Amino acid sequence: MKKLPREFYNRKTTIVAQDLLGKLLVHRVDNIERIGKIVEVEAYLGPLDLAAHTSKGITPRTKIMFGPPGYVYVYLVYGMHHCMNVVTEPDGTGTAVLLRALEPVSNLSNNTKGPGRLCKAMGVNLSHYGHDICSDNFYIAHPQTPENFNIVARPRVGVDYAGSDWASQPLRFYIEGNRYVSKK
DNA sequence: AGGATGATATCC
DNA sequence: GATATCATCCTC
Repeated sequence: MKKLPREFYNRKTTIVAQDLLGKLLVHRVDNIERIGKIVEVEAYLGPLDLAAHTSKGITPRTKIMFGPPGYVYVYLVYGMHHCMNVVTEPDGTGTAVLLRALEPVSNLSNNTKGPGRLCKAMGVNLSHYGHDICSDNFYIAHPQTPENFNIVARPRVGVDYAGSDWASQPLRFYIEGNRYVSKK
């Protein structure tokens, strides 16, 4: 499995987001390797992006997003669902990519469509906050047989509170025609 | 269409 | 320390 190096994440967030499509998210727990292909993501562009959690500045919760790239930002939404992000760009930038949907590849349920179900299927919870995504048990890899696909860009989901300027930006990316994309 | 359910930020 | 607000999902 060819693991993505930390440098992969140390680029423009919109580039990283689109480049993550088709890659494999791997999480090994108790010698069970769960693998899912990333089919849908959203980019969050830092303090200026009113839809990003980092628009509130550095807090205990957003601290990891202001750190170096290649680490996991996990948080709880609506009291019951976890969402998983990967930090991008250099130390101090406050940017990340939200993973919204996977296509099951290995040891996953069929319920990987949507950020909450994605975390549940992969076994991700708050204990993974700050975890290194370049580590041996939790990482993202190149697929062995890459496929060609078209990328669709749409506005992000559930961020109307950010105001029309940011809410309307096409920062949600997904693989065209993939049945595991969470919304049409 | 509405409720669940808890961490977090933002007030007092 | 109280409360309003969620980058959602499930059930009705």
